[in-house]
Amino acid sequence: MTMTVWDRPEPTARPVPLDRERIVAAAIALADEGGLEQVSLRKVAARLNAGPMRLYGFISTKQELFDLMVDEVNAEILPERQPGDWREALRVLAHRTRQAALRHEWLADLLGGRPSLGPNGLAVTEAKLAALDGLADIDTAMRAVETVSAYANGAIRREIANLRAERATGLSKRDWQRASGPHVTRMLATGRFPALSKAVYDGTDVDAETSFATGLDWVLDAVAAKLTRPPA
Amino acid sequence: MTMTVWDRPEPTARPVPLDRERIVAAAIALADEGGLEQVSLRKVAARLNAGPMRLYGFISTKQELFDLMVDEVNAEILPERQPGDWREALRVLAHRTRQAALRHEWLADLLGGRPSLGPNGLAVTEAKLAALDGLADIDTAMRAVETVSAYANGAIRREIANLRAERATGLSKRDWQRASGPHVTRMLATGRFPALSKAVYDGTDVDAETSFATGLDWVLDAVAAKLTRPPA
DNA sequence: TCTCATACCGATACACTGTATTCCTCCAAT
DNA sequence: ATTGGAGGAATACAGTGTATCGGTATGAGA
Repeated sequence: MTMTVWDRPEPTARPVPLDRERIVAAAIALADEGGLEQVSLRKVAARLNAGPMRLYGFISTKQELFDLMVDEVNAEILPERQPGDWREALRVLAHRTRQAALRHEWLADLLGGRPSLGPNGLAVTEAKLAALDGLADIDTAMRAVETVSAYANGAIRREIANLRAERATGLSKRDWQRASGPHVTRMLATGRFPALSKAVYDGTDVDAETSFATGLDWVLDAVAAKLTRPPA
Repeated sequence: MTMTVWDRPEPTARPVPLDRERIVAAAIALADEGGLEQVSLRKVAARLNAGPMRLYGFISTKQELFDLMVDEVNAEILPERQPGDWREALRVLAHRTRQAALRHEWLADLLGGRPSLGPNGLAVTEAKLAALDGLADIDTAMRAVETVSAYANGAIRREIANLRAERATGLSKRDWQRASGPHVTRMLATGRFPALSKAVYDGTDVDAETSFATGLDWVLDAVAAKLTRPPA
């Protein structure tokens, strides 16, 4: 004869199982919604029905949570299959980094802030280096990878910074610089910045993606020029 | 008949006069000593013998204080005299930015984080654009300036990030990657990162400055190649 | 099956943050 | 002399990252 419900004690409410994956996912969701500054250990924990201190079993500092978040995004950056051409490979990786930053704007705040030594971060670096394998000596390959990455990170950060500024003022970059940004307009009117004025008023504005792509191509051209030397 | 000291009331202790310059100087001093996260409005105000709320007469948000700090450092970056050669001009500006970041490591955290629209920030951009004046159409000049700046910012951020990591572990970059960084060593030992392993073990490590300079030269080469077109 | 040790989770606590609001004091003009 | 008004200081608030502590449920050993 089975015991009735009343006889059986209610199973003690076990705390929700936790792991880094869940924690990072919650943190990323929070950051996607409201930016990096919306990520607090309390809020992350709350999303997981846990107390804040619980997280310290999985990370020992908030920075480490950020590191995990970046590594997670690095997984999105790695393409499924690597193109054969070194140039195409590096281009694709740069573009995928940019796209990831557009999906997760907070990535721009973290990009290049600390070395990415997580598994996916290493895998991305590996992919970049592998693309140049056999085409140059190792030192040249490293310089090439670092140069392209430096460009990409810098360009992405600037793009996101501008995007946020535009969003904050509600103006397109051009209108903002040309007409409505009172401060900039006033400064340009002083005549102390002739080249800058010319650029702002006479320059044609291209969309961010082409701008990124063009600069990237220039850098890749530079790399190509150094690869002509015999490999090691 | 003059009144005695006892008759005259002691002049009321007027609060210390304040201005943005003093505020920014105090904030920069704090940041130089302990990093950006040591800059709090309370501490800045305390250095000036003022209450925290006093600062809000000069800035309306902490971000604005950061903006002012960056603009102040931009003044250090501007060289007294501009070299005639465009390439030398851009090179010098990039190197001066790097040196400023080495003097004020916190600059790396802010570099590229927001558009620099302060007077000195605009002056730096003006100097970069002016260097290319007459050598290319405006659009090419802008692209060139943005590309070089993106590289410089990205490279500087990475350099500072590595520097901090080395300092935190007390190991030189090489030792850290090669032998002592247990995690990296273990990962490399898995064989999943052949190109990276080769780079770490067989690559010769160059000092940060030459690394920066080399990449910069590559990018400048790329720019030079685009300047051959007739100017506008 | 009972007991004990132990791992771990939640609560509490602390020092500190950026910023809004309130209050008071001092100065200038009526 | 009185009154406005400006502006600095104090207070207040809602939040932060993280250390510490106390209880409890779980698994091991008897």
